[in-house]
Amino acid sequence: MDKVRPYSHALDRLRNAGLRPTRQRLALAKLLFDSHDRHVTAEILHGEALDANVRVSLATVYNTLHQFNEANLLREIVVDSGRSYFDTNISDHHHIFNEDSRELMDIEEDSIGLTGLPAIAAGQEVSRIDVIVRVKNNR
Amino acid sequence: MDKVRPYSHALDRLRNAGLRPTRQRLALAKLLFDSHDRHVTAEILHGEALDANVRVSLATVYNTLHQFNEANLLREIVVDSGRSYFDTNISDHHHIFNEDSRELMDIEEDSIGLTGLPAIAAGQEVSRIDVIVRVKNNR
DNA sequence: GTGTTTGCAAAGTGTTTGCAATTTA
DNA sequence: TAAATTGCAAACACTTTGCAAACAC
Repeated sequence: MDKVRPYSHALDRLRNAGLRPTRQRLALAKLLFDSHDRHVTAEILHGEALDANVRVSLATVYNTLHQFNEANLLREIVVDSGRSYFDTNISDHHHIFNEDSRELMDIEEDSIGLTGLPAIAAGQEVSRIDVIVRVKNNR
Repeated sequence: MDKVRPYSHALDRLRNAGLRPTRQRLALAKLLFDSHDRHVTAEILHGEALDANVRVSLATVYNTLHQFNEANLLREIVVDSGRSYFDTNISDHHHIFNEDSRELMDIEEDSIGLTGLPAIAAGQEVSRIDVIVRVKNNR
């Protein structure tokens, strides 16, 4: 089995993305990528960083999330007007969103099939198709 | 037999929804429901009201949109983090969203088919499934 | 050293709220 | 008249920005 090297993993990701591996970016990358299929908001990630004794400002968390999104290390998901979610799973897949807990979860890749998609107007192209199964707690 | 009115008037809609037909609500209902498949933000609707010489505050537009949403006269659509869209088409259907123009359009009802939907956890129920085809302009 | 990144606080955007004044029934 | 609704401005939540100080190379 391959050895897991979390620290250099984060370092490699940043290097490959052309992002300077600063203390803050390394720490956030570690928090994000050391486990799989994470769905965070800026505030959640900032809280986790503080809990891990990483001194980082909320502004830097926002900047970093957007840089990671640009660099295709993350995917921004719009499910909730007023806050942005970032998904560490960048493969093609869809989501379940619990409107009560505001928890966002992946749906296993390739499990959903779509038919009857509309023709796209000339001069446009599909950038992404999102399926969001919105659930709520009953009773 | 004059019981079915093919074109629901704004007044009837408000009465059926149990909403007092105030000057503002009537005017907004007219703007919204006199044509079909409209997708508005609060700001757009407010602008249209002002253009039509209807004196109404932005706060009232927000309140009214939410009341209409509660009353099932409208459907709120989340496609853009940071602003809410309201769709006058309340039947089951999906959307195309142009990320450049931020224009939201209906996909004809029943044209999209979905297979392989996930099982829902106990204690939860599906409140809605949204398919959003995100497009951008190519150059 | 030089250019990049950070943190802070301030500003910005979209939305909601408290409350007195107004309107509706 | 009583209750509902409105408009205003202030509050709010989330996000972005300007810029001086700190940092990476």
